[in-house]
Amino acid sequence: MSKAVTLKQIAAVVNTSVSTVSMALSDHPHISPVTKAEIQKIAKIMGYTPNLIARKLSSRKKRTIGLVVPKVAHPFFSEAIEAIYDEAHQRGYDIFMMVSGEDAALEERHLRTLLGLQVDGFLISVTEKTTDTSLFESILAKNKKLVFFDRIIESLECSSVVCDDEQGCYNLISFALDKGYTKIGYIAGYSNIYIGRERRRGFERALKDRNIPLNPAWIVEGGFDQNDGYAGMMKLYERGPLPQLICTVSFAAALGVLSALHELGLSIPNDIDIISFGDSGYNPHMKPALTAAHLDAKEIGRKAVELLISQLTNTQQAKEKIVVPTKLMINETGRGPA
Amino acid sequence: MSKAVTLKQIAAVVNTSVSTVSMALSDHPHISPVTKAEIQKIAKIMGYTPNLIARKLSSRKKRTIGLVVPKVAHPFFSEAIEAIYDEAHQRGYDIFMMVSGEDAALEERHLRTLLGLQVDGFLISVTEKTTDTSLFESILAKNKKLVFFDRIIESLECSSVVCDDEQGCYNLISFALDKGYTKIGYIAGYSNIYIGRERRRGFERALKDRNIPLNPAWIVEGGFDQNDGYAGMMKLYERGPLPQLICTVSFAAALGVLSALHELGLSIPNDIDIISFGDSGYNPHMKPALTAAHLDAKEIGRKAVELLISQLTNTQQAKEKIVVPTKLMINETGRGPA
DNA sequence: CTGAAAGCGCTTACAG
DNA sequence: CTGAAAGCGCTTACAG
Repeated sequence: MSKAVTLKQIAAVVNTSVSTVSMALSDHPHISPVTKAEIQKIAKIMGYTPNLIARKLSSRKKRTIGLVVPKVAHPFFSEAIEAIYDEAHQRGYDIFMMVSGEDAALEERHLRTLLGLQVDGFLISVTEKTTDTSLFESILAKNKKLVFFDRIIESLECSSVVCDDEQGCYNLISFALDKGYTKIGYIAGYSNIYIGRERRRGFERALKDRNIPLNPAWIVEGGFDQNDGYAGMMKLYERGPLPQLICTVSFAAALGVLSALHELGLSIPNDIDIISFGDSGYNPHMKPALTAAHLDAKEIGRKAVELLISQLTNTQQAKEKIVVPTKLMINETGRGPA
Repeated sequence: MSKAVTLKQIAAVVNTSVSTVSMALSDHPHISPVTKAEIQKIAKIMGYTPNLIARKLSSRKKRTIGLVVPKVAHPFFSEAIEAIYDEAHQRGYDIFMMVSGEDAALEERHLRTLLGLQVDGFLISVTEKTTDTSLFESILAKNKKLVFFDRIIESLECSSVVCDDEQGCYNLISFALDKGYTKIGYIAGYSNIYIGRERRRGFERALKDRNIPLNPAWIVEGGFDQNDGYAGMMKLYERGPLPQLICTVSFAAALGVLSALHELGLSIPNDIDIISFGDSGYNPHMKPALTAAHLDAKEIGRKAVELLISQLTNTQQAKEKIVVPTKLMINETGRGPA
């Protein structure tokens, strides 16, 4: 294991001091161009790689953001993560990402690790089960910046970036209502988490605006995943008379519903129709392509980075909430009862 | 900004030394249970979070793996990344991930950053354009461990995890040949990168084994992405008489081909049929669901972590190549000419 | 069982 | 323009 070359070694070769080498390599104005050039040349020849760990320890600024997400292999998160990495890199920040796997205890451990890694700020999308906000509060108390995105916690005194969950779902349902549907079911996520609660509110408001009574039997709570969608659809089926159309709280849930419908031998749109909050690049190729509210994951990710960095650089900063509008994508479904 | 609690502060409160506090918190056997208990209690009360940067600098072991991938929002990589994080965490390692965005220069910078961050080893899937292997060689020369996965570089003296690209593609094409197809086109990636080269070799071998002549006009090189698939299909169309079936080098490319076919007004399987190397969870819901070679991204990710960690812990270790077999998923396409 | 000291590799005032 | 020194917050032999 050939040990890494250090400033000390370079100093020995060039016959100067560690501090001079350090300053020369960071292009500090106090060093003469000649010395600078020589040191930089030698450093290159020796294959010097700065020890970033040591640098982070001794210097104040880290330019590092901690990112905590519940999952990666997911239409929304994979895109948001990619955009976050890209945007942060453009702005000269590194990202330390941790994956909680929808496990609140693990999320907490990751947060502590990131804290220990001395990140300047955090970008967070919480797990489905996160209820204890005390760690977030204590991070805030340490004056570290937190920006939540998508899965936010409203009660906290920090900024966030979301899509227009309530309005977007309202628009989606309104589209179906305009097309003549009156019996609409809803596969909800969990209402204890922000996006679940807001989207459901949008669904309910759309019905209310048209004086269509809510049928509780047509609403199933239970998660945002494919299996949750599957289970939800099965539950709906068991409960008896089905609605004409089902709206799902997420694209993943919609996939689960599609599988369930296939298994039940129900066809779209004759037996039942379906629309979804959220979609993916695969949607246009699907059977059927779903009418859906499209979330701009990349934009949400980018805005989150932008917001966090602005809070990091500008000292004074109020709680801010950025809402990225969803876009109604009209595809093959939700186009009205036969 | 309430400064973070340090060992020094705890030592002051408990009236002992920094070294004792350090040892007590890491449960070192040299410290008496009584002292240990008290220190741990006080540390908790004071809200101590160890400075991992300082710890990494002073201790030899980091238990950190650098991960470099070309992208995140991608059916293979998003799954592989998730599995890598999970497996590494299970084994007590942290992951520092960087995203190269298919940019070889950026990939190199990320590698240097990771090196500076003192990671123990690297997990890498190179960009489409990576040709210069000198940095990898110099990393190897520093006796750092490297494990490549999926997009590997064969010439390097290090271990790798791949799927059976050649055999898998051979099997996929053989399936179509068995079904009676004789005119088969191929949307290839780039042959300068491992997976592109191997998959193409499998395609060619399958034809050769049946004495079916290769028609160069039916092979298009140009990348692994959706737009590459689209462009490839368009090129094929311009070239004149189409093959009966097209095989794509990736699922993303298949999506591009589907878009192109739609635009060209060609229907599947009447006008042309399609099969794909690689699929995704969305495939079963697609129109049509593609017959495809399924790569086990999670397994590849897990094996890569396992292999790297074994190289990190066992000193002596030879170059090893793990091949995770693909699985032929027979769906609606590739089932034979009408 | 506990503590003083050196050291990890850097940066950053401060002298000169 | 250059260098000696202190310090970042920890760990780890080494004394005692």
